[in-house]
Amino acid sequence: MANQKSVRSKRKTGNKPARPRMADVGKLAGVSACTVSRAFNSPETVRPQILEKVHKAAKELNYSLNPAAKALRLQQTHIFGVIIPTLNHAMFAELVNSFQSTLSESGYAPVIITTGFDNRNIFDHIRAIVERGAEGLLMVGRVEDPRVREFIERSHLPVVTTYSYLEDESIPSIGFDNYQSARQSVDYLLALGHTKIAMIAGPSQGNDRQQSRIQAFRDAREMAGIKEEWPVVENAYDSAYASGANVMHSLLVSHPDLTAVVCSSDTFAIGALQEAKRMGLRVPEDVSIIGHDDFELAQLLDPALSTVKVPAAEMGKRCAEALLNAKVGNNPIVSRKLNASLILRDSAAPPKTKTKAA
Amino acid sequence: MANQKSVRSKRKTGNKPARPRMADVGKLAGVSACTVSRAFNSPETVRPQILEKVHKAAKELNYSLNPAAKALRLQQTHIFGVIIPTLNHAMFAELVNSFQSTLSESGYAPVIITTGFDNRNIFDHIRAIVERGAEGLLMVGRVEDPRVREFIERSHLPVVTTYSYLEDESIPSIGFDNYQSARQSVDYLLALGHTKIAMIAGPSQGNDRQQSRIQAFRDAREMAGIKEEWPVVENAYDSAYASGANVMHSLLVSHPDLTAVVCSSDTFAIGALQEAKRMGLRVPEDVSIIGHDDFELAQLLDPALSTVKVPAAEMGKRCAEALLNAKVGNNPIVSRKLNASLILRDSAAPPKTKTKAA
DNA sequence: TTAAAAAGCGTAATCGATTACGCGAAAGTA
DNA sequence: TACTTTCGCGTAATCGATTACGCTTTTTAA
Repeated sequence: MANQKSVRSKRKTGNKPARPRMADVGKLAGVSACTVSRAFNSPETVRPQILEKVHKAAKELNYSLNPAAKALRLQQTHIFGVIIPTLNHAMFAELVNSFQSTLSESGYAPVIITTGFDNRNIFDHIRAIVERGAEGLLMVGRVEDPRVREFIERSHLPVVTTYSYLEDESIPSIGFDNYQSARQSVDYLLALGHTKIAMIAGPSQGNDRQQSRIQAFRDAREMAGIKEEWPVVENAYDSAYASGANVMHSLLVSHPDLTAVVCSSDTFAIGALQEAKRMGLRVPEDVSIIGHDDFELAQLLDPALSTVKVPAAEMGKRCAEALLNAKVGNNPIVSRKLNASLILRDSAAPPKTKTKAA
Repeated sequence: MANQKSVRSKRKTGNKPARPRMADVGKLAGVSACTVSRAFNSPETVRPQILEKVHKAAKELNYSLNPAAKALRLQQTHIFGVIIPTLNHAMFAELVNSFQSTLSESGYAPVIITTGFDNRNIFDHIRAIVERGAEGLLMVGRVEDPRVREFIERSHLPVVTTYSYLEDESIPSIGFDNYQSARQSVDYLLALGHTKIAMIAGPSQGNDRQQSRIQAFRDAREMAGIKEEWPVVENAYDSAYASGANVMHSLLVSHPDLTAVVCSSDTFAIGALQEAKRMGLRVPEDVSIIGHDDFELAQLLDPALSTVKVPAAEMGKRCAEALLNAKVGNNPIVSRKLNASLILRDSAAPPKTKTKAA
């Protein structure tokens, strides 16, 4: 007891004023710390008269709960971890925004770490976020690192990956089929009569989404019986509008017979579209362009961009719900395939029959 | 001791396997919990032989630190709170992205809460985020709620507001002068000879950024000696491209003599630009448009958009640094005025001299 | 009025990691 | 060999909130 007291006095002699604890509130209100706790957590078990005293004392001391102590005792932080490539892309920003909103309705909040599309340190990121108290995890795409799989398995934390729907994975995923989403676009162009198509993709290294889309692009060509390879250009997402434009420029110069371009993101598509117009080409008469993501802007462009609508907000919401259900209801997270469908607008049309015209 | 043991056994008989603690790692390695702690935090004080045993045991048990216990003992969470209108807007997403990146270099991470531009519950948001362990706070714009001011003052937490630079505030701010940024645009249009200008703004209710810009717009008119009011249309940021287009349409219909439009965001400006073109008007010959924010897309538009470049990434970075410095170096946060300058491109030009032409 | 039941509150143990203090062993000195 | 210093490790207190348990007081029942 004497020891306790000396420690207290030490607290007060420090340069910074010690944050008040429940015991301090209690002392001021003439009750024990335990009663203060009850006053906040189960006020119906405390006499109204005392309740009032406690509240008054708490206000006077500007008391606020010590989150660490509560978390330690209750083993809960009400935090989920989010590991995501970037927030600097409308798609991911919308996803996280929706994830956060849904979480907050249940008193949870996300802690966010961005990888910059570089998954090499993902294991460290996960450790860092778990050691920060995350009760569950949201990640993007397929996770290759075996250490991560083992860590997740042994930690018994609810984890969900999003963006890609991966049915063969041990980690549940809530997303769409990236192979199909790209395949739709290419098949549509093939059906329109295009035989010479290019693809502007993101970096595929360690990125299952891009890999799937590129694979879909190549498969579509093969299944259409077209021998000649189609160009695939991978480039980074930084300044994606500009690089979309740059790539489009090079493509049109190096492959003058190109009649269509499939883009892995609307950022690329918008850049490509501007560049095509700048070069005096008409879209879709001279070249067709199909995007991916369905940015809000897509429908306002001239011509309006045909693109694949990706359920960004829905993914964020469903992932949040899944994690929440895993926590409160102890329900296992089940994978879920969401829809991503091609929106036909005005940027794709049948190719000019150049051979006949020439 | 017996009590302790029974509790342990209880842990193991529970349905969920108990997370291992340092004591468990120690038991397996044949040392005490204290030595395990040292093995991680000051390995030079532990014999290499024991160090190895501890690491092996930790790996075998898949041990990871209990963040709450550590936070309680050390009084630190390595978390900063972010309270921001939305992530669904490129400007804020970029700001947060940069904030997060900078933080992560020092082992910190942000917990994010979005307000949806509604500051009425900001006090509750702050409490929630502080009770989640935030060691500091980043907020956007001026905070009106007196409860918030008092809470911040008494909590002794480092807090910084961003986006707006507010020199008369008790809470330090790192941002730009929203009055000036808007004023630049309007003055520029006035200098070009425009006398009939409209403004498309965001909701100004409880939003000092919009209020400042609208004020600048009105002041500029008055100081130019123009009697007639200029229209100001406030509208929400949701589907901002489309609403920019809608508002532009109404404006052009209701005010056919309009020669220029100042927008409070590039989202509005881009929508407005598209709509103007769709209505058969030439930009800037028939109508000038100036945006705000300088989205990457702005320079790719046709015509390239003249707009105010806002230092989003810089704000995020500097706020992170300021909070970090306040934590580790105990340096007070000082307000800082950043630059936001008008970028002249091709969407604004002198008005057609209608009177003479007519 | 007396006994039983219920309500209100306090004591003390607990969550898990950290660290001041101290003990014993090893290394160094005379 | 005997003594001092250094090193390595364990014991126990600590951070602050929660809660099982039990004691006291009030209410209800008889």
